[in-house]
Amino acid sequence: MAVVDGRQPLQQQNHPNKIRWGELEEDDADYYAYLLPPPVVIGPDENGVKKVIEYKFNDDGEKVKVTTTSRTRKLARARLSKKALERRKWPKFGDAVHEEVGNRLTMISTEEIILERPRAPGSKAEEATAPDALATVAKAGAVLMVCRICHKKGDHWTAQCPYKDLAAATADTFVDGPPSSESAAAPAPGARSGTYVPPGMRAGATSAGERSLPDRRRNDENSVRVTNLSEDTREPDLLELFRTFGPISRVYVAVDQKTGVSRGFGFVNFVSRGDAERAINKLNGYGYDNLILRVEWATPRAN
DNA sequence: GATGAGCGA
Repeated sequence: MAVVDGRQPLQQQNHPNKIRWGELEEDDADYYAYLLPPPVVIGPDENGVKKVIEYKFNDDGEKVKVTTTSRTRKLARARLSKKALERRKWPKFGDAVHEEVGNRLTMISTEEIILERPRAPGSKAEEATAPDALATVAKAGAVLMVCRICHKKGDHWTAQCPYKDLAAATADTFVDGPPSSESAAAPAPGARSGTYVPPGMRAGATSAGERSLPDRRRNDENSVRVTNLSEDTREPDLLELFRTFGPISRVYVAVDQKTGVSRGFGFVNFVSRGDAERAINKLNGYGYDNLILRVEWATPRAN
């Protein structure tokens, strides 16, 4: 007979269960319970206090006695603080006014509350969450949802775009690689108005294709400095935020070379100055990632 | 509070 750790089983006939010794496996929870006296429950007494005495093996294989004292729920309620009892007498408000909720302390509100979850410094940005059933359907692959304002995929429709009001001025002319008044006035060489210009040939397009980040090093004109960025805001995030105003030639976020942590500021270069100006006017003071952005003209970099 | 890289003639 296998006895683990040299322990001897209790006398079988003393145990209330009629389990035969050999029927229990070592990895069975009952295996060890079988070696211990059954738990004893005392009470509850007149104060609702209940004691449970159990025997267990600790991690070192030693037998220990565990006493748990608890108070039954009903009597615990009677011990609520005076303040808590007082609060229960408050008149109902909000949705609770219209419902018979009695003494219930909480109820489910139908009010829509948008919470922006703060992130611990250095933690990873969360995956985009689907805010509604439609988005869930889209994510399941039935529809590919792409916002025409900010181009974010599978998150929301154009009408629900968080940047909708920001982009109101550009939204109507916004086709992949949005032509602004200025950039439209300066089409790619050889292009006549009304002719199709492939995305890669449009003003502001990068050679690597429109899905890539704008070129890091070309064009220091129309440079906009963005400060007070949260440290997990990266270049793609800035691009998402600023591209609604017009074609962007470069996005840069200053990063500590040693730690790789964002230094909290960056630069966005617009193809056209007018777009940059509108971005500054609209986004300066804009709440982003729980911080208030500062967006202003950048002074040219000292070389 | 704050103004960005690195290549190699």
